[in-house]
Amino acid sequence: MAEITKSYEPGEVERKWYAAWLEKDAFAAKVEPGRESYAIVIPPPNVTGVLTMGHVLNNTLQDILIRRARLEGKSALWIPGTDHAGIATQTVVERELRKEKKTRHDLGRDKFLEKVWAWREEKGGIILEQLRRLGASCDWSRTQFTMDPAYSRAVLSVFVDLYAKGRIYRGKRMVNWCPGSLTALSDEEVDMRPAKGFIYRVRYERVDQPGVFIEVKTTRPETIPGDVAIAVHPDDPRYHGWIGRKVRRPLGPEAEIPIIADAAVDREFGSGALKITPAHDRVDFEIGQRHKLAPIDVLNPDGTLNELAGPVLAGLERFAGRKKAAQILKDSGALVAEEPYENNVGYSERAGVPIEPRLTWQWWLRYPRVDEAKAAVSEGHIRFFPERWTKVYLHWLDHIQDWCISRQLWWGHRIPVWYRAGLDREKLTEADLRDPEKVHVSLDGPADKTGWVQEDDVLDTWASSWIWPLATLGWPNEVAMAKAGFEYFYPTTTLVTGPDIIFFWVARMIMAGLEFARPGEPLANCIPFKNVYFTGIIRDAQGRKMSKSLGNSPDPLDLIAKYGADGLRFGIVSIAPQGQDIRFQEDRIESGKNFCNKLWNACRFRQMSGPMADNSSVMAIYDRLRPADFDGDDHAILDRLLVTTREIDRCFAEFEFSAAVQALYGFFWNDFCDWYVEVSKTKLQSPALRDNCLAIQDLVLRQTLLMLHPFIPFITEELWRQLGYGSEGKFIEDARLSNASQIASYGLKLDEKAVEKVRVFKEFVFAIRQLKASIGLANSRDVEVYFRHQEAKFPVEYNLKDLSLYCGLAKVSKIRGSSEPAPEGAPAAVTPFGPAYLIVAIKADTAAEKVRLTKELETLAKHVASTQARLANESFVSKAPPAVLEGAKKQLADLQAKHAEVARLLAALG
RNA sequence: GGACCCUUAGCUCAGUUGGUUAGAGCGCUUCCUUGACAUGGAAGAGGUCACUGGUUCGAGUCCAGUAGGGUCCACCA
Repeated sequence: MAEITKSYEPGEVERKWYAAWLEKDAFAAKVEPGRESYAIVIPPPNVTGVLTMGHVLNNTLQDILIRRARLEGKSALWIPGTDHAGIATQTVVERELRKEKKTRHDLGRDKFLEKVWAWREEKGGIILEQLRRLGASCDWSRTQFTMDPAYSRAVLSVFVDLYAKGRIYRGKRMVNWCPGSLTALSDEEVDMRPAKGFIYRVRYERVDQPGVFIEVKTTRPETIPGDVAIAVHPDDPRYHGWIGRKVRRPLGPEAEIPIIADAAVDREFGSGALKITPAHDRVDFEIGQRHKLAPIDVLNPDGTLNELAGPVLAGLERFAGRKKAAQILKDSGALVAEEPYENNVGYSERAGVPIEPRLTWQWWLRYPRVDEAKAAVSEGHIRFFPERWTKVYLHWLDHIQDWCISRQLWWGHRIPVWYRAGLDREKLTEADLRDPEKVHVSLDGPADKTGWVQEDDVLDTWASSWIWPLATLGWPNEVAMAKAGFEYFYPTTTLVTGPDIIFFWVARMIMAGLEFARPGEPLANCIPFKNVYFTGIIRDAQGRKMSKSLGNSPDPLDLIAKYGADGLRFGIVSIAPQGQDIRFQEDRIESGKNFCNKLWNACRFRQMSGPMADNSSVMAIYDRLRPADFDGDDHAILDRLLVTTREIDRCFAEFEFSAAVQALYGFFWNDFCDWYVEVSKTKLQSPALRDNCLAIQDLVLRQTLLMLHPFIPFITEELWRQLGYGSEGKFIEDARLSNASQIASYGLKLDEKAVEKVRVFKEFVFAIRQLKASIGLANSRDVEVYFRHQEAKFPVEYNLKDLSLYCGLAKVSKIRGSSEPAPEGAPAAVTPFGPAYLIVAIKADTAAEKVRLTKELETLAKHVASTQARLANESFVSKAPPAVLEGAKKQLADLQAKHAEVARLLAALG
């Protein structure tokens, strides 16, 4: 066995073990009937993406769950993969093309797609390599891409199926049009942002009464050429004589438009009159429909104004057009006023430009299984962590709208619909769509494609990723499903994702699962996952979202280089409480690294302390224990190990990862290193005690490494081997983690009294250390302590040599009996064993001593008084539970005793 | 406009069903390189738990409201 080095160097250890894991297929999941399965599908990152801090958190948590499941003896499967990310990827490649002054239309569809695939081959999947650096234990042999042939067939078969069921239809409707990427977007892809601009008060002149005007307020004067009416509320007395009259459109081609009555108009807003522009506003469109008014579309797809806007505006970009329109209105006197105004404007999430409501033909999906999707969560088949997201989820499903699933892109799954050549798609009726002579819908298209033209649009990316848990397990191909272990692994166990895609992805996966997984079976068999853990969003130290444009996101690979993958993992998890956003601070990552070094050195100490014995199994170590020889510290550390194990079990059940990390940190650093390892140092000197002490250390380290392994896999794997817990060809994941009840069942009887004694003993040690520090002698060893031991009350079994060692003293002596006088004028403290006096060479500063003791006395007096007051309160005494009452009485007695002792010490100073 | 979350030490945050004197890490102060670790050890200072009421023997914790910050949803032009 090699000697453990003085400090932990992660780089080489990480490379070595990741290669070893891969070589031995350590992450390959097997179908093992009779054994519990634990499956996670990765939220597939964009194929063009690079690792961000968000990915680090998200994937570390998934890896923790997967590795823990392996240690618990489950067959664990983590499926990795990437998403083709339609708009994002197409935009990236188009940007490259633009450097050559080309557009995708210059290349044509086929050539362009070749280029995207080439890009994907070259740059895609970098992020998966980066996940390996982080230690992710995905089953890489199952890596999938949403545009893989089999996956694509699954996506298209869903379309064909839902079309056949009548859930998919084609319709000309108002959509969110992105003039940047020239495609429709779903409502979920639109961000509402407050925008500062102007609102324009414009007057329209009555045709039959020149000089009489009706005034409207609009933020979009450039759309006035698209106005087809002015609407007022039917009950608005101001306009009773107006309804049915006509006004002149003040901009664009000459036109007289009617004044109509519609209850959708808000009488309180502005003058109570609303201009109706059905082609460019959702509400206007609906009003237009009600009144059978044909829309006038004055915009081109790219957001420039077209000839219907009139010769002056035609060709202008929409915001330039707005300015120009305002100017024209002003010149003609139609503009009454222009006021600064702030309103919410929808922005394309991807392209970052304001969207346009636009009337276009699109494909729509009536969501299946909406009620079941609600029930799956509200009835607890799927549990959300934190639970509060269920409300958000249910609310969205309550108000769900049909999903616009078509995109005017090339990169994606081309919709499997073929039209008979020569058909005018603008005029297709519902009946035409169901006529197989005119429209063909199938996976592979018409047998003879001549005379047929395929739909140009592709599917929304989310219309492929919503079947991720299904298709990654081979669905719908039965051979592939058997091979992937669909029956065994579906439903998957836990999904780890951000709450920002709860609608985009989580809700839709649930509906897809319910519709397709196991038709006819109960909900619980159809859901795609049983738990959903929502992470927080990582923010910078100022609380801002991390983003590329702000440049406030550290590169995780730099952090790995600096602190090690384990340090990064430990650090990020420690600052990620459940359900709260995370404020990133690099010093937390540093303390993750420091923890690894501490762990490393504790194991190093073990190795240096004595010969390694049989560590090959937990029972082998138990056989080395000699419980009869256990002292209080042995009992105490094993007790703490048990308590910590229980706490970690609980944390995993509740998905409280940062609490788990904190519990492990506190146990290992404070209880084990700072106390047990220190007290071990005397035992290790004694041949009679040494082997038992080493066995206890081996037991504690073994359990600790197992509990830590999911969080910090590399270093624990290395130390597992170094300390002989595992042998060549085996990994730590091949071991089984004992939970708290299993440990308890091994038959170790822990002595509660011994544990309590250690607690009291520690209190003594802390009191002496504090006393020394208070006179500036924190580490000086050449001092002595005398204490008057109240043996009747505290029978102490520790020998005086141990006491002096732990307190850092030259010597400790007991004052025998009550007759022996206390050392005069010595600094003194009250300990659980009785008053203790410090004997120092230098003369103590009596005045300072008095101040110190007086302060302590005051504090004690305050606590005594408050406890007395509580006990004097009759309602407390009569109503508080007995345990609380007893506790208070004991507390009072202790405080009073201590108070009396301190008072005596103070009096002795004169 | 609606829903949800947050406000605890200088900073970032824990605090499970109400119950002794409210915790951790970092930072800060003092002391210490003794054979695991200075990526370390010992000790310490630092908090009217945002505010106002209420329930209760007892409130950081439960209830109502107020203020500030944040997120999501929503067709007011």
